[in-house]
Amino acid sequence: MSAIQGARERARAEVTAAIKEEARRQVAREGAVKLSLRAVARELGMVSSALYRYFPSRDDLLTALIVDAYDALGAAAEGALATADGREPLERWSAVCRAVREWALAHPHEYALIYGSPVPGYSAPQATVVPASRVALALLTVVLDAHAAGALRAPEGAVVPEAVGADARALAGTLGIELPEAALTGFTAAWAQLFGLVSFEVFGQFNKVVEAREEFFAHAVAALGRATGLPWTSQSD
Amino acid sequence: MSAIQGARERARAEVTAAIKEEARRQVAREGAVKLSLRAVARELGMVSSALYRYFPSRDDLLTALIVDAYDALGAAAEGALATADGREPLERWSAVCRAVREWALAHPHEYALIYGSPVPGYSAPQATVVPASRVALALLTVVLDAHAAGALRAPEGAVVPEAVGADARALAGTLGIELPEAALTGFTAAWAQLFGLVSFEVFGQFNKVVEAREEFFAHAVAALGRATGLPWTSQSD
DNA sequence: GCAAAGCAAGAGCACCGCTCTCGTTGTTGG
DNA sequence: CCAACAACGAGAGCGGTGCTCTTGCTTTGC
Repeated sequence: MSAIQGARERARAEVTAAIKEEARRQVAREGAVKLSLRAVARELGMVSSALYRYFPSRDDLLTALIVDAYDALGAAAEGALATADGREPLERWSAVCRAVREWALAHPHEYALIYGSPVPGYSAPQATVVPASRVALALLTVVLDAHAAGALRAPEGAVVPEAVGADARALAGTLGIELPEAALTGFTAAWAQLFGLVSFEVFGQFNKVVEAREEFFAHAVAALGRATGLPWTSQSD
Repeated sequence: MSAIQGARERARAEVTAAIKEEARRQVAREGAVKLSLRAVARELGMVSSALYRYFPSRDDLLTALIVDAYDALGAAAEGALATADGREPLERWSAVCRAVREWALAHPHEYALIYGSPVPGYSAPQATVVPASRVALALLTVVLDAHAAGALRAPEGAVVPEAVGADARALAGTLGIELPEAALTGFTAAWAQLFGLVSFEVFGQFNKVVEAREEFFAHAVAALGRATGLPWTSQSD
């Protein structure tokens, strides 16, 4: 990022990073509930009160971890998008979804941190909204590209209610994109539904119900992409 | 249930209920993380150690609340199903979904308790699986009735992968129901996706994205029902 | 070179989950 | 009927938590 000026600032950056790293390790091992400032300080060989020079409270440390988790998941999604560049829309869509699922399964506690119950306050801190949008934007890219190529089918089904269409227009304006109301509305629903599939698997709701998890997910996600209007060849799944 | 024998057992049942009630109040107000045995005991005018005569640990108290929450949500879903009896399949489907959403919005912390990050251990205690299935069974009833009436459309899209179909057959066997593999697979996905929609709204992921929450939900849920194969008239939404 | 700011350390506060002991009280079998 | 027993409430206490405040030391900037 920016050049580090003196030894003090460098030390501060390093200690801050070390705290976050140890905290992330604890969250990954035991979950956010078990994260303890004292344990982090102990592991780092400092006294607990010293840690408050770097994070004003436990919730602030957790918020930093939340931002990092959003960024890591977003990077995974964007990486999958880049790797699937040039392929069919539905394949790109599925690739991003698969990356989300795999990251979630590899980091269940960090996934729970961002898509489980919000643990500090009720409204997410402002700092989290940009990193949080990265997955959605990766998915949206697929839809936008398909639309630009004239390959996006109009979603079947009922007409979009006026208030919902207004939301879609406002959102399109905010993002500076061009997409039919129905398509953007359907995409928003698919975005939320994707995380329903992932959360149910990560949180154990599919126990004794779905065993072939990966195949089920691929199948469901492909259907989700088709419902969003992405074109498909007869064999794609 | 069973007749209460002596004064002691009656007292025990009453104290147990009072503890759960106060604990539920605390969870509803501050969330599961803030639930404190000592605070519950204090509020009930007893000493904290006495509470351990009724619940062996904090996690056991939480588990009891989880079971109650599943039951309350299940009852809401079943109530909606009963109220919508005799109406069109898609209306019944939407009614159950709406009941789930409304319960979740009315009891966000209790919803987070059951569909957010699992807070005690990783695998849900055995006692939770039956109450947890009530919502799914209410939704499934709609699909089964439509199928029995010959009104269920075959889901379009790719063929169901073999392993996924095997899961569907096994599940149909366990439940003692008759439903085509593709339909049951699609239903399972829709079930998870429904909770994606609800969780995103309850957990604040729709902030600054969807404002017309109720209309959006109704629209998305109707599409979900149609994707599952429920028949629809041109005007239903 | 010195004042100001940043920092680590320690003591301490109020709270937590949980355990153990000790009288008391309701239950029950002889 | 009453003695043995089991369940119970109260209290003290242990090790842990988040967080604050004070006390010196060190680095920084004028």
